[in-house]
Amino acid sequence: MKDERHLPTTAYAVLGLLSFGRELSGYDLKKWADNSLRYFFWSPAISNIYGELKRLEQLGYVVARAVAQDDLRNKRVFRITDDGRAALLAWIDEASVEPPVLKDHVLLRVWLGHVTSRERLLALVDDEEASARRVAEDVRRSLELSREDPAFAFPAAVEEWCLRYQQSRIEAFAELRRTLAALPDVNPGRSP
Amino acid sequence: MKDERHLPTTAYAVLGLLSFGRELSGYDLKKWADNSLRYFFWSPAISNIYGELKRLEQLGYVVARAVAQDDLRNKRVFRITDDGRAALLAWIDEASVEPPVLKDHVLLRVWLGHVTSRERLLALVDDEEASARRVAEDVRRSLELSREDPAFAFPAAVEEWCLRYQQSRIEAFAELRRTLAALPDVNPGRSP
DNA sequence: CGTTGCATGTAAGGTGTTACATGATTAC
DNA sequence: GTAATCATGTAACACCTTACATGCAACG
Repeated sequence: MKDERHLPTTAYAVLGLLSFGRELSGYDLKKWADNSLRYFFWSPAISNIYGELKRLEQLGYVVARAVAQDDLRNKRVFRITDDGRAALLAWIDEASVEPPVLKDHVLLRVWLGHVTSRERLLALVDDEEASARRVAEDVRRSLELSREDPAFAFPAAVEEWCLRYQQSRIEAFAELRRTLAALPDVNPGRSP
Repeated sequence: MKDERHLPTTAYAVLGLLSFGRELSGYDLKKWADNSLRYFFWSPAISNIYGELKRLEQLGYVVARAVAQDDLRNKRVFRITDDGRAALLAWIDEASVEPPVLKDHVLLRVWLGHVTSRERLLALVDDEEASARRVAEDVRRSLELSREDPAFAFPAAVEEWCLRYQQSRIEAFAELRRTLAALPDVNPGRSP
């Protein structure tokens, strides 16, 4: 129980997943992050999760319990402690909130549109729009599950936000496509 | 002119800024990134830019020219080479495109809403909405400048996307606020 | 006379990724 | 039988940030 104070956000994300009260393994946490945090924040690598769990355990923020599957397999499930809950609350209530980050690799390429062909740009934008549609579908499914359990009212509220967000992405990319199609092709046939 | 092949995205971002043909210093690049890339991608730290410029110079993708300001100050401006332009084109046309990332620290806290008070959540959401309004204003100003020069048609198209994006954020946060206000306060008065 | 802007760069350190090592179970 | 899923963890490495070092010019 050291007084560390500067944990990486990943640590709080893991602690947050455990704050719903369930006992979860590192593997469970990764799967859940992939189906929730990923849509509005970020899903850490599995090795990163194991690393943070180790640190949280040393700090006394989580406790592990060995689950005997059979002889050789060692599975451990983690539970948040009162100290962990207090640390999470302090982070939510007191830590300064970093600005949101959007990192879109397609937009970076479009921004550099003068370097390549219109054909390539349109293909990139089309792919991104299609991918946004798929993500929207995934979020919709998550949202339906969250709505079933009142314990997930806050995740559901965020998933509604995510759904809206993906829908506005779809529209924005459709509009961008029209804009690009109207622009002259600076480097025709440059792409493969 | 080694055959490196796996440059970090930051290197291509810097190369991209130089692909508009102007001779720019590291300092110039940082300022420009802050006013453009930041809104849809990311603005690297100034030290990072100098590091990438060094690498790009070794690869022969950019060339430097010393600008004698006065005796002691040493300023260098960089220009993209044909090799650099080819490398940038290859990256845009051939490299696989990573999925877009949204990292929103307010949404992470709202997702964990059961841990804190409604008061705190509403304050966070209000701040984020206000900040989105400010960013939208900044983007609007950039867009007006880009529209003046036909060489910036692609940046302008992306800035239009960014403006739309910020507007949809504003609406989505307003809607999230209404949802949260309707939810029961799980931990009243827990926040300072 | 202090802060901001201009201007460049190095060094140390944190954060996170991929690759590796290991092995059982289940589904096709 | 081979791929995917379950399951844990370490090690090496990439990437990027902050802090530091240095100094002039202009504004208030």
